[in-house]
Amino acid sequence: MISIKEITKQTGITVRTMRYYDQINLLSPADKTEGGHRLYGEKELIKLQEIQFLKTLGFSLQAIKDMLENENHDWFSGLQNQLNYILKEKEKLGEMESILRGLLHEMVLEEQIDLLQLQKLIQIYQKDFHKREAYLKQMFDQEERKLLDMLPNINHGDPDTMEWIALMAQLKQHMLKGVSAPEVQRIIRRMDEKTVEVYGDCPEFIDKLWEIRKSPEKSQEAGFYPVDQELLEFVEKAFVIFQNNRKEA
Amino acid sequence: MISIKEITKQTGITVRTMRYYDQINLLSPADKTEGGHRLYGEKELIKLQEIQFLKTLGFSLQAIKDMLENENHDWFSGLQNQLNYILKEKEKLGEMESILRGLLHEMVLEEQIDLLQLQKLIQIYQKDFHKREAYLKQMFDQEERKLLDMLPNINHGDPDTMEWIALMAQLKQHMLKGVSAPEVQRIIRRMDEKTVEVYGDCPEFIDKLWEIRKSPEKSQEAGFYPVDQELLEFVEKAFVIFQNNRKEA
DNA sequence: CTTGAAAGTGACGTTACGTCATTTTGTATA
DNA sequence: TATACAAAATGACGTAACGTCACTTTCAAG
Repeated sequence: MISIKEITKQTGITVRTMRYYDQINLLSPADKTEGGHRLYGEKELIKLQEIQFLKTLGFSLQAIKDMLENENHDWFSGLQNQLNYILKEKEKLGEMESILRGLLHEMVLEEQIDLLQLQKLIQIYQKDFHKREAYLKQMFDQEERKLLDMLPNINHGDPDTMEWIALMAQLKQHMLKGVSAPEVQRIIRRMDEKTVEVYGDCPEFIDKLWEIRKSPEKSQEAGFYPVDQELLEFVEKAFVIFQNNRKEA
Repeated sequence: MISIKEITKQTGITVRTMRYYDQINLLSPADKTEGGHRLYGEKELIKLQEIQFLKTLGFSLQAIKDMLENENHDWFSGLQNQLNYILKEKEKLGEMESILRGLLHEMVLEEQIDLLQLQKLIQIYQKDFHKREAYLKQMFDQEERKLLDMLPNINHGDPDTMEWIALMAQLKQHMLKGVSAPEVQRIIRRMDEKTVEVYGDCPEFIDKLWEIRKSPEKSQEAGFYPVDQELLEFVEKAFVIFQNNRKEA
């Protein structure tokens, strides 16, 4: 049994934090002295480490509490959701960064910067925002959602899906080399193999998938890994080459 | 002069927000009716737009207030500071993302995840980087270290790493079918291709890597992601078969 | 038994509003 | 003009994860 002071020494966590964790029933002391001083054991230290670790992943204390309390918590989904959340936040920051850089660049060109200048710049940037917003809102449709819901849990991180994504991303890297490059054709061959292995007896499903893939909006709705049009066309062309080569052989 | 309702209609900003801005003296109404209802003019609308815009850059309301109040505010420095701040935040999120990806990748390999598993993973991640660096330095020379950097690091979401993990995980699924099963051999062939693509003409390096991989202790010291022994042996055997088949062909 | 350090318990502050509950004002209609 | 109903106002509490007083009690050494 160690005192609260020992905890702060060993972990760097403040006394206040320990008391707070006790207060919200996230981590209670193993025991207390007669006078009410908190005493912690080895188990608590370990739990504290876990809490700290999960905090570095950006989870809220409430979420951490739920995770550690639920004996059969779905860690995979939990982490995936968190990853998605983090990615969204990163995207937001990315936009901020982009606008800030734009402003700073323009300010280098304009020599004098005051409120009036800024107002002009704001006008420009706000226009873009409104356009984007309008564009996105226009793309909503009820019927399309049903189709997407019928798809299996393709974004659930199973190895097959993962490889698909990995292969696509690799193709993107090799795009400059052209559809006939050996690396490209090897990847395409692997894709073909996987298509047969996984979806062999259900070609309609593949068609459906491909249709959604070809629509960026639908892909995004479905939570697919975003693939740009250029890449999709590249894949289609490379597949044609691949099939021709196979026929000749 | 327009009412608060008009403001919400035109800008989408809530009544509560307008009252709050009034309360903190960020944006006060131009006038009030006898009964105390807020009335805004064109100037206020513009200021409100500015506020909204600066908010999208991540500034706090207090900061925005200071900026708009100070007649000769140093916009350039202000924006630059904000950019730095944003970049730091992005970096933090990037680390979270990296760790999350690492965990998720490992979870694709392990099928069951519970608190005990997580504790093990936490142990690995909490290990300090210095130990790893030191260990790796002593094992590999300079040139090899360059290659080592290309080694699939489980934290990086790059396509090559993803495919490695996906292939490993798929192998695990197919283990029961034996080392000669066509699915297995196709995966092995793909692994071989990738090995050659990435590490090309340096087979000794691959041997050394493989040696570390086969020793759980060494792997852990090097900070590699954990792969169970059974799977590693399976891969080795399957590779032997693969190479024999190739010789015969 | 004293004494100073360490620990305890409230309580308030932080951000940018959301969400009641209650009261007052504005306005359209009978 | 009285009334009804919408809209606006005010005030208060809640949010997350503690930091920071202020004040009291307990612990351990001398």
